[in-house]
Amino acid sequence: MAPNRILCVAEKPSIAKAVAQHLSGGHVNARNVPGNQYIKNYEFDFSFGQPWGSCSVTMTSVLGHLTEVEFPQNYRRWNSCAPAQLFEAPIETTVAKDKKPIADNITKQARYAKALFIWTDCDREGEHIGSEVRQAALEGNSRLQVKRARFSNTERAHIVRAAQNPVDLDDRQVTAVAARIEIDLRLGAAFTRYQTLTLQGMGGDLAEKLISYGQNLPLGLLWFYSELFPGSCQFPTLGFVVDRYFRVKNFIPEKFWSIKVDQMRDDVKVQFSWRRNRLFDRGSVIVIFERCLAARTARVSKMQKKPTSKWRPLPLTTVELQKLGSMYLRMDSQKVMKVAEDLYNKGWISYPRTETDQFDKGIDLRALVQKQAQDRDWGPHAQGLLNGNFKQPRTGRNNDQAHPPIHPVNYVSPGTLGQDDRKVYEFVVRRFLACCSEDAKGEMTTIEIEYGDETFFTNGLIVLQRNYLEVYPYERWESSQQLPNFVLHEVFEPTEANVTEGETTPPGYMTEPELIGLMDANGIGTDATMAEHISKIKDREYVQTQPVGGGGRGRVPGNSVQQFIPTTLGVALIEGYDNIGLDTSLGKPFLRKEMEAGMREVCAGTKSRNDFLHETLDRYRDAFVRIQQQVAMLRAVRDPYHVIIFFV
DNA sequence: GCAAGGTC
Repeated sequence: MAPNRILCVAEKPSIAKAVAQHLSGGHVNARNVPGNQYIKNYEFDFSFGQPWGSCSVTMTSVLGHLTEVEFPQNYRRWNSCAPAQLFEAPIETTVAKDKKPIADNITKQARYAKALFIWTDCDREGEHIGSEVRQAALEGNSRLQVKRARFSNTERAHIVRAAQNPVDLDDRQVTAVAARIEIDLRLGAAFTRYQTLTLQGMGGDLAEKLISYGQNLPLGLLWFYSELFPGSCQFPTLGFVVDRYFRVKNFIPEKFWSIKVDQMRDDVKVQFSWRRNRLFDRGSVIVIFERCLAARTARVSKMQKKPTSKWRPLPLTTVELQKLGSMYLRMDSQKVMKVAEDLYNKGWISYPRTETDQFDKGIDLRALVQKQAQDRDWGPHAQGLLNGNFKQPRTGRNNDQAHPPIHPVNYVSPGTLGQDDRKVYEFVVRRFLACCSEDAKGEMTTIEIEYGDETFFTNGLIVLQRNYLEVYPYERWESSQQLPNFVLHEVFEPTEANVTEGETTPPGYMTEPELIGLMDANGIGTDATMAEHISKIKDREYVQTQPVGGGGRGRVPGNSVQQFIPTTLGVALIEGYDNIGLDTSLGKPFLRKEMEAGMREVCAGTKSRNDFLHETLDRYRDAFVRIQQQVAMLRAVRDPYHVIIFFV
């Protein structure tokens, strides 16, 4: 009987199970926890490093955050206080009702333990969840020693090392997240209540005007709409869509001119493009063109053949999965994530929420490839990798230190899966096999000619080895027409030369993959929540979606990309706040970005939690006050119509 | 009735 008891708590059941398997070597008892069907207690023996030595271990988990924040009872009714008071009102942190059995289990298990080992994800939110676990455990046993395991994947040796080299919980990260939670609650409640209540107080007969103004939202719904204000993540998301909408709408086409030179040779029409591409002044182009004609002959100034390649993709992250899913799989990002989580829960693919685009050295990629060799479609390619074509995947720049890139962990016959599951599983598998394949190889021929004072060029591509493209049909790389032979310094008289005329075209409306890219680049939401924000601005009818007409960029035949067009409501929301001259507009991503930067400073210890909290709240309070003043002014001049327009 | 972040 091991003398010391140690309690281990992970962030989610899947990690608890995996860690328990590794540490126990398979000799483990699983017990149900009353009150929650997902949580299990795993019991086994393990020898930790000094001073604990051989221990009897209980490994359990939470389900994400244990606690929630709320205003006290007397602030919860929407009319109980002025919304601005919510910037200062007290807040209470309690264990969420549905998490009570989980917290109780930890409290109980801690009672006879010497130490608590926290196994939450190694990110900021994970650190905060760890602090919630610590709180629950200390309630059962105040003398408990608290440690934290640092791990970035569930590979066996890595887990064992993490168990034997625990560190302390990082309280800076804990407080940074606590501040974030508080800020989100105060802002969300204050703005939502204020805007909704103001509208409700405007009286009924404005209803008709609104509809006549062309709202596409039924007014009855609007009055009772409780979620009118888009939050600090939804708002910038909507802002991107509206911004693009206006760039399309206000686009003024501009004429441009260019010169094309053609040469017929060996029955092939070779088209040379102008190095200067195009000019927006017709007169200049004509003058240059005439100089070319006057020269009569062109001379081959460069003749180059060089190997070229198309790189295999990077290991798959959540953001990429969502982008590519909405491009190739006819699913919106939220659906893709739902399906991916389902596949993960069934054990077919790895954890689908990850920012990591590099595989750990310890992971046995060949074994994972081997599992796919039995498939009818991609099996032969997998077998080819095992027979010598295997390449170590490229190393991306991101590592969240918690999860590996998304990859298949087990083989499942696609025929046994539902349609959506099959599409996502196939994509994950093909992407993984593509990562482990050689780059596609080709040969690029460039011919450059001097004609008058101008340079023209043409390119020809021959694809020699498709390599990864054989298993990854989502990308295209095709040979162009074969170029006839030209000789360096050769002089010839072009068959034809023309001035061409064109017009600049507007950008397309925002597509889902573009939107995800922008959110990611601007730090709006996290990999796990981006799809939710997008879905929310659709549900609340701030935007509508429609398939991209014609051949949109990055389009694969048979698949359709959705584009986002803001509704009148969506445009008005962004414009309303923009128009009153908020320089750091809520619709622009700056504020959320600053918040992100502030959190990083708190984690680095260069800013205190209090400074961060109050600076952020002050900034938003300032915006809040200006909005209130604007509305008051409109009301003072008896202009309820514009108050409504302002908001709606 | 409010937010965003975890996870099932």
